[in-house]
Amino acid sequence: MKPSLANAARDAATIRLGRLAPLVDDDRAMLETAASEARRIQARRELMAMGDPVRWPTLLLSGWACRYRDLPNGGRQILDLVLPGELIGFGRQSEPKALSAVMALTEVSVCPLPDAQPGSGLAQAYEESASLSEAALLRQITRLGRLNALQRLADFLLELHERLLASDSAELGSFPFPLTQEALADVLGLTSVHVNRTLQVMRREGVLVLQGGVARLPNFPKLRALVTAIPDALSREW
Amino acid sequence: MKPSLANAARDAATIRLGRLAPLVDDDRAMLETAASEARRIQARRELMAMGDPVRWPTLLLSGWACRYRDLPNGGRQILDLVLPGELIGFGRQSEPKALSAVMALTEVSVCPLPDAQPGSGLAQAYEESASLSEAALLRQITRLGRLNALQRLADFLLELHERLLASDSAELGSFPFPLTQEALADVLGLTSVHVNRTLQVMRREGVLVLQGGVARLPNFPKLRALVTAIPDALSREW
DNA sequence: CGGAACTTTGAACCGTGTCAAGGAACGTGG
DNA sequence: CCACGTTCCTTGACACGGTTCAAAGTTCCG
Repeated sequence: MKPSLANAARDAATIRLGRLAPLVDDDRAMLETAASEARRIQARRELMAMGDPVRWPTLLLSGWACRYRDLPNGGRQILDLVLPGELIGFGRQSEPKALSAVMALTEVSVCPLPDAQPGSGLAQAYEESASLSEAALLRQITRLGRLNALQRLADFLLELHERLLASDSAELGSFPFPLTQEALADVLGLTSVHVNRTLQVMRREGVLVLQGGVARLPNFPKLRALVTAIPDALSREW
Repeated sequence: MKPSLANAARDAATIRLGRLAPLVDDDRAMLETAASEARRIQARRELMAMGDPVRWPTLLLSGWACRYRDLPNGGRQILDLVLPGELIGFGRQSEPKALSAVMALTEVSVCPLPDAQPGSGLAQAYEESASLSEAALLRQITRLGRLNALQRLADFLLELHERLLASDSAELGSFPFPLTQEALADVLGLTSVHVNRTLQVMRREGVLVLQGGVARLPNFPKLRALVTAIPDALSREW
């Protein structure tokens, strides 16, 4: 048995990667070794600055981080979240510069991403992970381009739930939710004021309960329906 | 000398890839061979459907295409364009399903992407290309999340110009512009009506001339200023 | 010459942003 | 354990950017 913290930390990554591709003992051993080099980083600390020469690819063992860009006018756009068991900066090799900055949203624990032998289960899991990561970017584009505030929020909550389930970081219908409304606004391309109002609608509609840093989604069918709903159909259909 | 069409077609790709990484004669020969298998595809034809098992990675020799998603309500979001010399579906290998659909916006000419030996200049050029492609997605997210209509359009025109220059498909300050206002709206997350009005503002401001399917950008500094304009502009690039 | 696709225009409407202020929660030091 | 500052959440009034709907004008092409 390992110390409980390192253990919990390793688990999210091992669980997630192990589901993306079959891992053999050797793969698991590498993850375990890497996890023993874990560093803890405080919330709001930058893990990587935009344009930085890319350090090493990193594995997020626990906590939440985000990729983001600062705007000339002081605003910020969060491009994507990084959740437990997900990869940071694994991409095209010799990538000279980071395409975005990365910041810890909560306290996080990270370790260097273990090198994977080409063809190994681990290597395959990395590829799958990178593919999911691109899928998340595409979903984010669609969300920002074509959904309204309520739809964006609903879609985002559903995505969070799915992604957290992948590492057993969520239970069915509920998960830790450390995001401030301002962070949420920066993800969804809204203002924090409007996020606040939209959250209230969701609570009133009974599709979201937020308390004590935990989100619960008590009505999945309705939440899913919100994403595709024609605005205004809300009252009529439910 | 090759027939002029195939020649022009090969050129955009060879020029672009040759600038992303140094190519040796062998690399160029592979590109030339692949180009000889070019297929022509009409405008509005789908090159790949979302969720399709990924066919082969493809090289766009000439014309414009787009990656897009259809929405349940009938709308559409264009995720990214594919311009001459750019790659389609080159990514994580064994990717089981296409993450987006791809459609020809003009008549296009495509060929199978030649296999590159690991370590070759060609392989390196592909990696660079994939990296630029991700950068474009991140830029698109920022554009949709944090810029208003005028800023989105200005930023998009500047991006187009840069990307087309990479394959000598644009001259300095002017390039072919085959997009309908509806396509533009689907890229920028707006309605075509509002795109129309925004285009008029840009013309009135003297930063854009559209005629005969060609766009001219007569005032770069002003166009760039538009992107960051409005509230107290800090400088810096993002 | 006729039709389809695309662009342009106007008026009304509404989703989201802005500004400003007050309230709740939380951590820290006394 | 309380006082205090900081961060985060909530609310209201109002302004504006962008959408919607509808119709007319234009370009393109067979």
